[in-house]
Amino acid sequence: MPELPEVETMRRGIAPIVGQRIEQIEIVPCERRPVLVEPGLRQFRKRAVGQVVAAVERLGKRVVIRLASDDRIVFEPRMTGLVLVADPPSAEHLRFRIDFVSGRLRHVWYWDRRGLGSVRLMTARQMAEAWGERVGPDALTIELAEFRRRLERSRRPIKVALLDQKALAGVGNLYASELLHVARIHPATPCDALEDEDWEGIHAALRGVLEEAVRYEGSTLSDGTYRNALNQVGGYQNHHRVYDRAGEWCRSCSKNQVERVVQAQRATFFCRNCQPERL
DNA sequence: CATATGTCCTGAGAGC
DNA sequence: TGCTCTCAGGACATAT
Repeated sequence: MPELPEVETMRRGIAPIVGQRIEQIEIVPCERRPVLVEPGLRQFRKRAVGQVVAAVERLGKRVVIRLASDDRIVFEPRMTGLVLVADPPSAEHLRFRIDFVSGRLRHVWYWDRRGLGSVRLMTARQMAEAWGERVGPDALTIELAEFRRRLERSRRPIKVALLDQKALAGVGNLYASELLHVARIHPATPCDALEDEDWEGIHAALRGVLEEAVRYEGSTLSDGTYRNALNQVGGYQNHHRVYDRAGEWCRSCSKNQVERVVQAQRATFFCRNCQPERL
């Protein structure tokens, strides 16, 4: 599902629209219950058509197209949303389209099979009101001291705490398991039981795994949903150490089979040999 | 305040 | 074979 590496890949894929002018906005009629688009089409067009794209940014797991005015077009893919410049995987779940006057890329599409995502036109102020308090520092750039400060007093298991976007923005269920395996930390370890070298290791693994996954353009899981902006599958699923590998031999030690447990209603994968439980 | 749980949604895959 | 059921996990509302 789109986590930081997947959303960053989408962001990079549509980045060439910077400098291009929006010609038209379309909300694509869809048989399904429509995804959230705010404001309505009339207002959306009034504020966005004719505007030039100033930048393409990312806020946690959201893609943000910043316009020369104060407005931003914010895509929140949630589970199955894709931001594309190529034709989408199917016409069926197309939701939204931006047309450009000229330039290398003629369109940006928003496609969303399950429709839990959204497309919103927001001012900087609206974004700050919506997410200023809810979205923490970006997981790719957060420094060790800040990372630790934001998590170390929690009594929650480290795997669960890593998913808290208020503490740290961008980590989702897949990469939380992956990075704890690299750091050799048992996912159930309470944050407040972790020591200096643990925090250093987790922080290093956080950055290392996310950067590696960005280089591979994210993970396309067995359902095949995730695609980059060109509708191509990612490559990082071939490098997963534990995620979705329950029962398979650990790639790191070859001594144990990967285990699957449930934490906070989410699947967690780990190797008991590489990530021993603390007593 | 911190933490836990239920909800939205579709389609793949399991099981009968 | 075709039906029904469960599950996947983003963010957020509500409950404890």
